[in-house]
Amino acid sequence: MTGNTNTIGRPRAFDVDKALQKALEVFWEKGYEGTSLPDLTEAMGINKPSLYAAFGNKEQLFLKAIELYENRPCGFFQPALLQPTAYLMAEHMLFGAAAASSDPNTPKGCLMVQGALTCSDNANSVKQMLIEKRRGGELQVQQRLERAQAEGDLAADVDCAALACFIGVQLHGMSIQAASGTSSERLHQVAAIALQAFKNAT
Amino acid sequence: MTGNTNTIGRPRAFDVDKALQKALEVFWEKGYEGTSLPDLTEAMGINKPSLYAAFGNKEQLFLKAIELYENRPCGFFQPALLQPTAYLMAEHMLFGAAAASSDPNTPKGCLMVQGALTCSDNANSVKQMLIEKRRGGELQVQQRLERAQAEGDLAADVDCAALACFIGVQLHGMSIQAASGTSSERLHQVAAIALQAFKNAT
DNA sequence: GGTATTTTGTACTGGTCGGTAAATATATAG
DNA sequence: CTATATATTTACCGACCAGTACAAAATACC
Repeated sequence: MTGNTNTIGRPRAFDVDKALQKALEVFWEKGYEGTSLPDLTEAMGINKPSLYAAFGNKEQLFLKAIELYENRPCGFFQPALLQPTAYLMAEHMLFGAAAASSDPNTPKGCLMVQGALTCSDNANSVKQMLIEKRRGGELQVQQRLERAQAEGDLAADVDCAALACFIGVQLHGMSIQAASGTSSERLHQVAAIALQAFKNAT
Repeated sequence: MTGNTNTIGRPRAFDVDKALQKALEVFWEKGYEGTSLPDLTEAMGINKPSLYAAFGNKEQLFLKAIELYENRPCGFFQPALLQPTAYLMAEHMLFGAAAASSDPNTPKGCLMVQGALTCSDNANSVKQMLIEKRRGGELQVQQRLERAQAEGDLAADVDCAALACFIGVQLHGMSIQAASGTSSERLHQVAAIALQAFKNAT
């Protein structure tokens, strides 16, 4: 779908994956509604009909950008869930988020948060999608904690939902701070405080 | 400026303060750019020329809404700073934010965060203003902690800037969670975990 | 009453939004 | 070569954006 597999007809003059990468950066920086089509076409180096032919429309392009975001900049998330203990999971989550939110090579903050935190009525479906993505991530953390509980890695009286929400607060809160210009070092300090809190809460 | 002090001419048919309150709610819900002038005029019960005559323009109206927000929904902030100890300050901050972000009588989340977290180039001044407001709040927390240090209320080796940033992360993170639908009860649980972390970090 | 002053309602402006029609350009297939 | 298929370019579409001109309406002052 994204690759240029056609052998017939005029070939594409741009790299679809590179263009998507550029679109991701713009959406990340300006949000879904703050990004205009000229913003996108300029960054991607293509014109509007090419964009529509390759990606559908603005919303579908955003969905593809989110997908890419989950695999690359937010790529610390799934591996963190696979860590052998709840503590190591929390550690990888917190420090991974601190690093990703303040990565000097990408826009600051988290696309899942700032992509469409608020919006006009037109973009409510996008906003809702991001809400569900965030809640889905938190649920995965909760389920990982519950698994740790079943494995005896975590005390039985720990409230896994509350603890997962606490971790979510750290991830989202750090992304806001990063978007406000907080340094990577400071975020790592905060992650360390939060990790200590996690340890004490278990 | 906001009151109808004129004695001459046709009197205003609406209450400026009530209209501002309505504008605040819309901005809070949809963000600065997500809010259109029809959104505003409909909620405020007035038409555009009345809005412009009373408030200047959209950006100035937003500034007035922010001012109102700081005094009312975000009114827990300054009193928290006045608490006699750093711990009590943190307690009031965390639980005040948990309550305000999930208040059933207002939009969810924090206007300072979701008013313009990302935006188009046109609204960069608004986004920047909110960034500075957030950083200003964090600085006030930091200075309050430094005062506590000077008073012997807080150990000398505590990193006040890091701790203030940690509190900022909680406030902003909880507001994201609230905007995602997290319940007031859950946020209070998280605030309790964070308060414990604050205690252990001091 | 009449006049000055302010607000109101309506209609409009130029500009930008997301999205597309139509023509041209570049490739393969025969 | 011709025919077909796809991509690119340019120009355009209706809708909406923030903001305003203008005239009618409602008050106070005289």
